[in-house]
Amino acid sequence: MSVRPRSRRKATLASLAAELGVSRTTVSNAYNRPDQLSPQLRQRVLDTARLLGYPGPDPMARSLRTRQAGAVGLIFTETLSYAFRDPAAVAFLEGMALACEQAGAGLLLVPAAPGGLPDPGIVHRAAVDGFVVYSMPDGDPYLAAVLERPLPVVIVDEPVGVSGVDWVGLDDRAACAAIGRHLVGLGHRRVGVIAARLTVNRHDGPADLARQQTAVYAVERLRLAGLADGLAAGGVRWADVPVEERFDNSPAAGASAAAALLDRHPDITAIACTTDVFALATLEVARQRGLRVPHDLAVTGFDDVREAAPAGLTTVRQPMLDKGRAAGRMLLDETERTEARHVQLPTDLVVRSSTGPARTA
Amino acid sequence: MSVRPRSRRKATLASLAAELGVSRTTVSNAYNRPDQLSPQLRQRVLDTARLLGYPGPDPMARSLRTRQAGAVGLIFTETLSYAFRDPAAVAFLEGMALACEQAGAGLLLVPAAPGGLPDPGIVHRAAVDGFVVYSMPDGDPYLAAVLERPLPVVIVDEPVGVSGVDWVGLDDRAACAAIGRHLVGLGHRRVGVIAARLTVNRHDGPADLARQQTAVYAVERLRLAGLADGLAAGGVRWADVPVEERFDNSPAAGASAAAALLDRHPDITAIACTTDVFALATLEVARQRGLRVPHDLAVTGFDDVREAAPAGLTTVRQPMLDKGRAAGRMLLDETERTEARHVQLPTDLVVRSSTGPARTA
DNA sequence: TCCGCCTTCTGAATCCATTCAGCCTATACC
DNA sequence: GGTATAGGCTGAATGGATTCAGAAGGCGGA
Repeated sequence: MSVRPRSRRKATLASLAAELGVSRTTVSNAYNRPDQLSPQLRQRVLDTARLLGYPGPDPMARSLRTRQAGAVGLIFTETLSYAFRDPAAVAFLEGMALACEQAGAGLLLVPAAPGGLPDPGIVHRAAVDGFVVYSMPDGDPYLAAVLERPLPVVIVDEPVGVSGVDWVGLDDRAACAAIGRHLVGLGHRRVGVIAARLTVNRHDGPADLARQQTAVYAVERLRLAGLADGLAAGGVRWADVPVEERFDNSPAAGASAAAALLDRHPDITAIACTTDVFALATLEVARQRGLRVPHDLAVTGFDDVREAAPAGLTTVRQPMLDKGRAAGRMLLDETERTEARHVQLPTDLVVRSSTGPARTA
Repeated sequence: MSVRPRSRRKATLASLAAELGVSRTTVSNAYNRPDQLSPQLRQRVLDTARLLGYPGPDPMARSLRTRQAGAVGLIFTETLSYAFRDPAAVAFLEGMALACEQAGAGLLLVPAAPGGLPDPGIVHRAAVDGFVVYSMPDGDPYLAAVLERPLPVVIVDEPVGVSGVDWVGLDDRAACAAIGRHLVGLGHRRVGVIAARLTVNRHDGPADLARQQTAVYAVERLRLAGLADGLAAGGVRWADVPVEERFDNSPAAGASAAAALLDRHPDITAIACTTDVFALATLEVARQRGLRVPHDLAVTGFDDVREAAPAGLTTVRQPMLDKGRAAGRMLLDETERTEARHVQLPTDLVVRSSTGPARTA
């Protein structure tokens, strides 16, 4: 069983035309505009192509000529492989895939360099008709590279406020304010927070106010600000709220953060997490410690991933699939505009059994 | 806030060279081979490029010239959006992404046409250096289109036995034979089976022997054959085993199949499913009907997805991530070969609490 | 002073297909 | 018979960059 001939192309559109004694235009039309030539001739072209092993017009040459790649690029904060581990990211991908399917466009996942240091060259080398940039920190080099290219761009979630660039995301601040109000409404006054990474460099531990100021992840910044807003409604001073930061949005990281909060602040009655992954891990830690939820500890998340409902997690639902679809459609939408678009998708506070009245200390 | 200029390119490598009074080669070298020109000149080139708004060498032109796309294509049986809903497919994708990251290659997801009828043209238009074909039925038109292109191809799982093409998959037959032996070893003699789609056209219902013969999904064919092998070891005649087929690998479909089996064959003591999704749904149906697992009903799955362990599901573990990585590496591996490669990854029967001794009727 | 080598840079062929404007021949109609 | 029309086909310009073989100039060594 020998390998298929992977030989360099033998025949080209031109050589096929020569062989047939017709013009290149005609051969091209045989593939791209069947109505432009007689069925007989077309058949003869196709037959001869098969005979000569001509695989049809070369995609790269066609792309060069037509200035169309037939694909959109997608760039992540994280390494690609991580993206597939985050349920929220997967749902987003599904939405983007849906939009691409409908448009008949390919979806090119652009990998970040795995080592440490970024290589934005990969962005310059991607043959695409536009980019969707998913949740990047302020000042990211890949994003900078994307913006250098003369292509349409849609930013999802973050960074916010990049001038002249389409954006789709949430009102993260308002959504988290609702969580804060929900908690204080239940009587919680001593609240701990588990936040995802605030900076590009790994930091696992408490994030004081100074550190919060330096956050380059806009979404996380806004979520903390929203929690502050909401808790303030109950007279809670944000400066007194312990925030535990974790670089990885993983169950293990969430568990360690929850443990740290509970150890250092045994009096807290609620933990608000900026992701469901953290919140689910926190529920597990509570269970292991024999804390009853919500009686001893209330827990909230963000995203409303699939596992949230069965776990009874109070959280903020965001339409992740719609987000992907909206981003894809926005990018693929050809209509000319003078103004950058700005789409804010709705969120809902979903109250389940993981929150309830604060225990009276 | 007006949109960024998305204008057609103003400057080209040639115009930049002309502006600078240097050759095109020199400009090209400034980007691709910094060591081939003096640092001062290189800086001057880069500065002028910025000034003229030249975004660097055009990816399509470069691809045409170098005959390299810097990306690999991935094709699914299903529409892309479905792929993200199947946990096994997501794990596979993660593995492929890992391989691509390491090689610095992009990953182009090629969408199948959403409507009904396939459009293999999308395969011919994809600018990639090779294709991974994930689990396709015999005679699939997209696969045929892939094979027409003079590019390396790796087939994952199915179809099997395509001559001269690299392949990575499992010994599905042996893996399922182990399940069959496990069940008969526990004393089960009346077993029902839930199988995934056998043909391209939707069919939801019992699949008799004749129908099983017509299956175009090789993996499903092999899994059924394996179950037959294993059950035969206990004297069970395959012709007597009811097989319930479902087109969609979804919880709802699995539940309806389980219900159908239990209704029509109330005497069965075990249900073997060819996917974990089906098996988990079957467990749920058993619960709803008040059947104790495994006492009243034993259940087995296939894949060992994340949810399998918490559910106590006896299943076959397959290294889904490794499969993706292996496929990616195989495709990206440049070394010349004369023989097509054939990689069979190991599987394990994982016995958990969903199987136990058959009840004595 | 001359030779050889290294560094820096250039010329021109090449990758492969798309597409606009237009030509020719029949057919249709009056 | 004459003219408009449609169908079928062609010529040639064009898209933008890579890369090989080699030229020109500078420098060290004998």
